[in-house]
Amino acid sequence: MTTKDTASAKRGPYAKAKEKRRLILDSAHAVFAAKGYLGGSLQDVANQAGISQTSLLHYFPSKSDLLMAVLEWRDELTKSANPSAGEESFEDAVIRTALHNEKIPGVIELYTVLCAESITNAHPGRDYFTERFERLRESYTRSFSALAQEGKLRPGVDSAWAAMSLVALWDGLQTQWLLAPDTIDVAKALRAYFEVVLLPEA
Amino acid sequence: MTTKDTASAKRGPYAKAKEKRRLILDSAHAVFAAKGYLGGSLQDVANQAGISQTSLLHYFPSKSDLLMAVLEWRDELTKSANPSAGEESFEDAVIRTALHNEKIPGVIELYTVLCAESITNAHPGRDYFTERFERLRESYTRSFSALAQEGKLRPGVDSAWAAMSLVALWDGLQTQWLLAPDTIDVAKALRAYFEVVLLPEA
DNA sequence: GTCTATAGTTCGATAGAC
DNA sequence: GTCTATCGAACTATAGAC
Repeated sequence: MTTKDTASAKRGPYAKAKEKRRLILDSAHAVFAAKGYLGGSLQDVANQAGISQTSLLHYFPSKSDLLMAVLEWRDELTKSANPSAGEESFEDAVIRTALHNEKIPGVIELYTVLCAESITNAHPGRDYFTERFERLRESYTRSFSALAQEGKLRPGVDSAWAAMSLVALWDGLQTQWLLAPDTIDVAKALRAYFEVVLLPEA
Repeated sequence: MTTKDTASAKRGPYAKAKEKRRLILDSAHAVFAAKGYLGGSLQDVANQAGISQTSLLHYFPSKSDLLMAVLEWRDELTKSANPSAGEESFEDAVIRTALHNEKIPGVIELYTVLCAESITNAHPGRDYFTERFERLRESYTRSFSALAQEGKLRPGVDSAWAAMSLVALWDGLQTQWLLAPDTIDVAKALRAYFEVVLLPEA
């Protein structure tokens, strides 16, 4: 800790600014989740945060700066309070994360809308999502390769394909879930995917 | 045919209006695919069509009316010149459609962006996509059920799950393909899905 | 660091001449 | 059916008082 864990420290100027930044990020997260980046305005975010629109621009110089900060903030949101158990399997970690994210209001809406928006011309979030998918595919490919070496992957199933498909399936299920939450069970469907792609434990 | 299939018929007032409507729909298709519904303006569409913005509103009374017409026009686009062979299998029809759509410029961009946008507040395309997913899931479930009755579905695989997952996988793959077209092969990945979910022909 | 005021665009949509 | 002109509103961003 570089700051003292006391009330006086929290009332300091730095802590105050940090809290306000977070308040703005929470507001922007909600607005972009509900209206998208293109559909949401800085005025919407400012209203949600209870500040003026110009005050908002004091903390984030432009709308695209705000977007990038929201995307990073979302990463922290989905990682916090989502601790992986030490001996947890890859499959269980994926299911747990799916269930975890479903409970955070707006997280899946934000991800789905901004991801699709990012393919439009000159969208500031494009690089973020391009790199995110690359990273995710590589990470999951390693996980499936490890499962393959343990003899748990169904013969004939390619690790890179399984990884790419898991990412695609997960995203697609979330989209359908957003439009029909009572019909789609994302976690259950992902479990079924692992049952088809992996060998039975027996 | 209610109109004569002659040059004079094509030059009639009705034909002219129809051609212009289609020109506008093509322009709107391109603009919405590149910028989304929220990001694209009526002026953009009018410029693309070479007419004034007010002239555009003469054919489509509002922006949301234009969107709905574009969505219907996209359905026609993806169906035309995509004839199903009489004895074609379900799997082959899916792969063929995937390859077909990939060749129509902007079709996948439009679908991906508008679909995700449709989950935002009060988006005019929301009902369209909700119903589209319901219809697709039902249709594919019937196809997988038929395969199951022929003994071609891998035991333990549920038809409704396979249908929902196929739709989700397909959509998710298209999103990844849009961001990394050289890395993602949608048709190949879909083929691999069928190989895992269906039993080998042998 | 917060605000009001506003610049400077652009938006969707309307009115009305031709 | 096409256009010019324009309305009223919303937008991002800046200037400057306090």
